[in-house]
Amino acid sequence: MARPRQFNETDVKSALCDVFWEHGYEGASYANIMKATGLNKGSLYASFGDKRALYQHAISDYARSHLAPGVAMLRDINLTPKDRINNLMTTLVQAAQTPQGRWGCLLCNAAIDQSPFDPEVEKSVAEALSTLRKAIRICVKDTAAQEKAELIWTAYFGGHVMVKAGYSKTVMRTHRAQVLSLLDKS
Amino acid sequence: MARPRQFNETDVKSALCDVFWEHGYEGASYANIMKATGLNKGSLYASFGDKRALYQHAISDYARSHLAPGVAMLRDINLTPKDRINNLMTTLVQAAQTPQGRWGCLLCNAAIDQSPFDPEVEKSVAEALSTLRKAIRICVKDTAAQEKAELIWTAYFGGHVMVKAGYSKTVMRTHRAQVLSLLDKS
DNA sequence: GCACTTCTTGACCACACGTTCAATTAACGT
DNA sequence: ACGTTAATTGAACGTGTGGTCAAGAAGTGC
Repeated sequence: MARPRQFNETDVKSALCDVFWEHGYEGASYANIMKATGLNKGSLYASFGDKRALYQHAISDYARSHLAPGVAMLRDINLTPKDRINNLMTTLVQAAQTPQGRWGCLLCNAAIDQSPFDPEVEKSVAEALSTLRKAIRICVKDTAAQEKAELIWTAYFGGHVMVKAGYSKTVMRTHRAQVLSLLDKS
Repeated sequence: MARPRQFNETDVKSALCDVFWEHGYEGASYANIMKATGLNKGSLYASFGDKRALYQHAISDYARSHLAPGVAMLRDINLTPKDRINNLMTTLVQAAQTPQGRWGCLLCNAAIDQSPFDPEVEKSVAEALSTLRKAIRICVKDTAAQEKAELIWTAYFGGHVMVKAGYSKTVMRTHRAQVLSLLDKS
């Protein structure tokens, strides 16, 4: 063996995720990336590959650190489906008008700015979006909203667009309330 | 007077709109812009200003050429509210998996990639989004969905995210059906 | 201590970016 | 026909980009 790596791969991936999440693919320069990760270009290329590869790592890290918990939230059998959806939508309310909240959702951002141009990103994003879609479907099964799972799904990502556009917590609360009302018998 | 302009301002703005719509703000280079407009840099600067100004023109042209017709669609008193919403959602179905459809919605794209960084874009986008929001609200007033206008609104933009992510017409048809079901008495 | 292997560094590259500007062209009023 | 004024051109500029690479540093096994 020879010299071991001096960085923690998990930490670096997490930092990568943050940079691309905040700035987008093209908006994130190597200056940003080097500062966030603490590594310089050579190490990044040697360890992970080119910028597109870094972006893929960022997406998969986001799936692990943010999507997976969201899905777990939707599967929490200790809560009613309505409470689970409420938790999901509440993340949007909390994100509204906060600096980090305005980073939006990395998957949503990637869908907009990279999916049409990069088949690999398209695939990763579509898989991640479908994971959430499925989780919502399962969650609302056997509820009044079972026929509207698709709607909840798109409303969630639509909500991220609104948050990025700068809408207030108030608007997002109304939005949440309307999503939740789908789960009421009427 | 002196030498008059040799281009049609409306055509140029329309071309600008298309370039930024397809490529995004950062993705649109002057090479793209010059080719699309037929003007070269000097003329663009002299007539419209810098790149950010070009982008603003693109947004306002999009509002005129795409948002306004959509709003008009929602106000067509010859149709039932449900038919009007159907028309709106059908644009998403038609856009799915077509090249131009995958440009998405310029406002949605701008919200994601520029709103957090450019207050002027943020303002223009928020105004445009609010225009559509209001139009939906008025359209569904006096219907079973009047309490869910916000949901229809976010579902529409969420749908654009799905289209950009590459989802099929089939998915978008289901999405449309679920939005429309909000307008049924139940 | 030495040889070997890997990781790390930072200077370097070619290129594309947004922007500027002096020179040229073309229409108008007289 | 000419002078004035504005539009147009395209070369040039400085900067920042993603990407490369040879040299040095730092571990491991003998």
